[in-house]
Amino acid sequence: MGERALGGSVGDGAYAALRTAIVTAQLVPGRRLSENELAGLIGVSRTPVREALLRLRDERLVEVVPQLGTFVTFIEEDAVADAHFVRESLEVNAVRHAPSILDAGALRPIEDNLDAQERAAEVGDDDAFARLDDELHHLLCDLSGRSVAWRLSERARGQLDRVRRLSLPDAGYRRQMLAEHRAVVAAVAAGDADGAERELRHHLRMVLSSLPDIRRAHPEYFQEI
Amino acid sequence: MGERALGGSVGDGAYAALRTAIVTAQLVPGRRLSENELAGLIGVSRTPVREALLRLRDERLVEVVPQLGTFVTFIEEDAVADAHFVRESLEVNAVRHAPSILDAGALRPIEDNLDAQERAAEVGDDDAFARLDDELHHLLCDLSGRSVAWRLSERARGQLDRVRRLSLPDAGYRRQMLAEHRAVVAAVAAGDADGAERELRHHLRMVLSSLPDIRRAHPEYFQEI
DNA sequence: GTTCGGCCACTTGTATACTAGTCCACAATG
DNA sequence: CATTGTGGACTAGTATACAAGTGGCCGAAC
Repeated sequence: MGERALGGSVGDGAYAALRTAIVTAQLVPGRRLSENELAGLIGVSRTPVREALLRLRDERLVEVVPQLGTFVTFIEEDAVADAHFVRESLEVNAVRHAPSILDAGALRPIEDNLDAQERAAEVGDDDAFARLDDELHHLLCDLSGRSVAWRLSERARGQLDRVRRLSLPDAGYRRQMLAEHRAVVAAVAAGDADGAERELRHHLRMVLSSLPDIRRAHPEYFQEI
Repeated sequence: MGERALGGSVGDGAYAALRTAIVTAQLVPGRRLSENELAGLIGVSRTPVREALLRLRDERLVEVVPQLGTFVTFIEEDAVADAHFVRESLEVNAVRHAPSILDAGALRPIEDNLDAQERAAEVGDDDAFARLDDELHHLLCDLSGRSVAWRLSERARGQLDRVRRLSLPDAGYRRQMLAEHRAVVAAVAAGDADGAERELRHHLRMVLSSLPDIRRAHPEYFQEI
C-alpha cells in the first residue's frame, strides 16, 4: 500500500492510498482500522493519516467512532443512492450548461475518447475501458466550464466505484455502456439538451441497477439488517 | 469568537466559529490567518484549528500556502459561480425527485414557512427572513428524500452567504424573494416538475445578479486583477 | 542613494506525547 | 455455575515539539 503520490503532501498520499485500498476492497467493509496501524503501514505518522480519514469520512467510506476505532463502512444502499444523486445532479446540469453550439475543438477529444472506448471494448481491456469511462464523464463535466462539477462528482464516485469494481463486467455490458455513451454525446453534439439529460440520466442509473446482483454475490460487504 | 458548539468536538466548534467569522466578514477577505493566532483566539491547540482550516479550504473560503500562511480568500466570481452551480444542480434535482403527489403532511411545514416569511417581510426582520429562507430550501431538498442534497448545498452556500450578507436588503427585495418562493412551492405542490425547475433556477440566480453591485460597494473584498 | 546578502522571525507540515474513554478478559465473589 | 467488578490494552481527541521553508528587515558594500 505504501507508495506515495509524487506531487502532493504526505497527507494527500495517505488519502490516495487508503481510498484506493477501500474502493478495491483490499480493505473490506467492516474492517477495523487503527490510525496507528495505518500510520505504520503507510510509513508516516498519525497526523496525515487522520487528515486522510477525515476526508474519507466525508465520503462515507469510513466511519470513525471516538475512543473506539475507525471502520470501513459497509456498502449502504442509502449512501450509494446519495452518491448517485449527487453525480446525476451535477453531470446532468453540466451537460445542460454546455454551450449549445460546440466547436470542433471541444468535440474532438470526446470523439477520440469514444473511439478509444470502442477499441478497449473490442480487446476486452476492462481497466482501460473504466479509465476512458471516467475520462468521458470528466470531459462532459468540463463542457459546462465549471470545474467543480467534475471535482464533486469524482468525490461522490467513491461509493459507486466500490460497486462498479465488484460487478463482473462482460463484453455485453461494455457494449451497452458504449452505446449509451454514444447516445449522450450525440445528443450533446446536436445541441439537444433535453435529449442529453434523458440519455445521461438513463446511463448513470445503470450502475445502480447492478446493486442487487452484487448484494447477492457479496452479502458480506453489505450491512446486515 | 470563542464560544464553542455544545454537541461536537473542539474541531467542529473551531470550524463553526471560523466559518461564521469569515462569512460575516469579521475576518475580511485577504486577511492573513495563522494557525497559532487562531488557536490562541479560540482557546484550543493547533490540531483542531488545522482540521477546521482543511474543511474551509474545501469550501474555498480560505487558501493555505505552505510555509507562508493561510488567507481568507477574496470573493472570486469563479468560486461564487461554482457554488451556485452546485446549489442549482442539487436543489433542482431535488424538487424534480419530489414525489409527484405530496401529502398534506409534507406540504404543511412548507406552507407554514411561507406564512412566517410573509410576517418577517412585513415586520422587516431581515435575520428571521434569511433563516426562514434557508429553512425553506432545506425543506425543498428534503422532499427528494436524499439528505445529501441539503448537506452539500449548505456547504456550497458559504460562498453565496458571504455575498448575501453584504447585499443590503430592502423591503422590495424581500417581497420579490417571497413571491419567487411562492411560485416554486406552487409548482411543486401542483406536481409540475418542469415549472418548479424553471422557477427555482430563476430564483437561485437572483443572488448572483447582485454580485456586480456588491463589487462596486466593496471593491476591497474582491481580488484586484 | 541603491543594491545585494545574510540573518531572523514566522509560517505550515509532520512527528510525537499526553488525555480520556471503550471494550474485553479474567478473577473474585455470591 | 453465574455475576460482577477491576485492571489492562487498546482507541481517537487533543496538545505540544520538531523540521523545512518563506519573506522581510537591516546593515554593509559599492
